[in-house]
Amino acid sequence: MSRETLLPLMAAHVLEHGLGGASLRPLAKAAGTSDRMLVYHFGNKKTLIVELLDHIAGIYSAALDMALGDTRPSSRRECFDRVMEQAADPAMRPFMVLWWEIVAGAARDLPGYEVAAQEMIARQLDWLIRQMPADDPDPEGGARLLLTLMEGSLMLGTVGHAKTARDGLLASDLSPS
Amino acid sequence: MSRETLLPLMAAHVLEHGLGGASLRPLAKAAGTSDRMLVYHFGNKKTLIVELLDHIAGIYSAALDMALGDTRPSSRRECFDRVMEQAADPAMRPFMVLWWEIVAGAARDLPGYEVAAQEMIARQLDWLIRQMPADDPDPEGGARLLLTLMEGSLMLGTVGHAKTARDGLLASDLSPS
DNA sequence: AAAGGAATGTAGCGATTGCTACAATAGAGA
DNA sequence: TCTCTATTGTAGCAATCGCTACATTCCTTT
Repeated sequence: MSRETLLPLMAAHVLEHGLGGASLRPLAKAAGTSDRMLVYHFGNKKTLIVELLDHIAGIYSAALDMALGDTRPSSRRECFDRVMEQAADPAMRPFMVLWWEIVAGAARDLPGYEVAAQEMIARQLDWLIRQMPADDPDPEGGARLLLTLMEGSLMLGTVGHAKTARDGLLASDLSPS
Repeated sequence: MSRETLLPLMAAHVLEHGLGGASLRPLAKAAGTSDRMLVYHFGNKKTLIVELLDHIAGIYSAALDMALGDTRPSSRRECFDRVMEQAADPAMRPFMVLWWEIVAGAARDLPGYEVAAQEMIARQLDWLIRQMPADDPDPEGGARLLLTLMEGSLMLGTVGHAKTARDGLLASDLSPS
C-alpha cells in the first residue's frame, strides 16, 4: 500500500467528514491502515494534508472534465443558469462543503490550502470558458465575470441568502459590453 | 464576571486565532478566567460558540455602522470600488479570515454558524443599500448585485485570484438595466 | 449575625491528539 | 540459503480536549 493507494481513500473520507476534524487515526481507518503507516508514508500530518489537498484538486479537475456539456448555451445568462443548476446538484454538495473549508484554510494561510484552491479555481475558469456561448465576443472576460458571480451566489446560497443573490442577478445585465 | 464581560474578550481572541482551534482553555485565558468558569456560565462549549458567534455578528454590525461614508458615490462602479477598497483595508483582515471560517461552518451545518452568517450578510446588504448612488433607480437590486460581485471577488482574492475577479469586472456593465 | 445561593479554585477523569521507540515480518538480491 | 532493506504491528508517551466532583469563598437576604 503506497501513497497513491491511500490518497483516494482518504480523500473520500475528507469529502464526507471535512478537513478540520481530520485526524490521523480516523484517516487511517478510512484508508485501511494505521496512523503509524500514514506517518511512515507521508512523514507527518502537515505534508499528508498538503498532498491530500493536491490530490483532491486533481479529483475536482477530473469531475469537471466529466461534466462538460454537449450543447453550448446561447447566452451568458443561460450559461450562468446552467452552471448554477449543476452546482446545486446534491452530488456536488460534498465538494461545496469542502470547498469553503479550503477557502477558509487559504485565508488563514494554512500550508497547501491556497495552492489547492488556486488550482481548483483555475480549472473551473478553464471549464467555464469552454462552456461560454459560441458567439461570445469575449469568452475569457465573460467567464471571469460569470465565475465571480457564481462564487458570490454560491456563498450567499450556503449562508441562507440564495434569494438575495438571485434577485441581484435579475436586476443585472450579463451581456457583453 | 458575567457572560457579557467575557464575550468581547473571547471574540477578540477568536478574531486573532480563529474559531476552529478555539478550545476552552485558551479562550478562558484570553478572557481572564478558567475553563471551569466558561462551562459554568455557558453550560457547554457548543452553546458558548453559538453565543460567541452571535456576539461577533453584533460587533460586525457595529463596525459597519462606523464605516458609513459621508459622500455618496455617483455610480455603481464607484460604489463597488469604494467598498472593495475598504474591504482590502488590513484592519478588516481578521474579519475576512474569520468570515470564511463562518461560511465553512455554515456549509457544514455547525450550530450557530448559519444564523451568524445570515445576520452579517443582512447587515452588509442594508449598509450597501445606503451606500448606493443617490440617483440609482433600484438601490435594493443594485446592492444585491454588488454584494454578490463583492463576495465573489473577495473569495477569489483570498485564494490568489484577485486579478481574475478584477478582469471579469472590467468586462462587465454594472449600470442599472 | 446567620443562612443560603451564587461564583470560583483545585484537581482530575477518560478520551483523543500527533508522533515515536522497538520489534517483528516480508520479500528481493547475493 | 542468507542477508538486507522495506514495510508493518504493538505499545505507549506527553499534550490537549471537554467536562465534572468537590470544596471553598463571596455576597445578598433575612
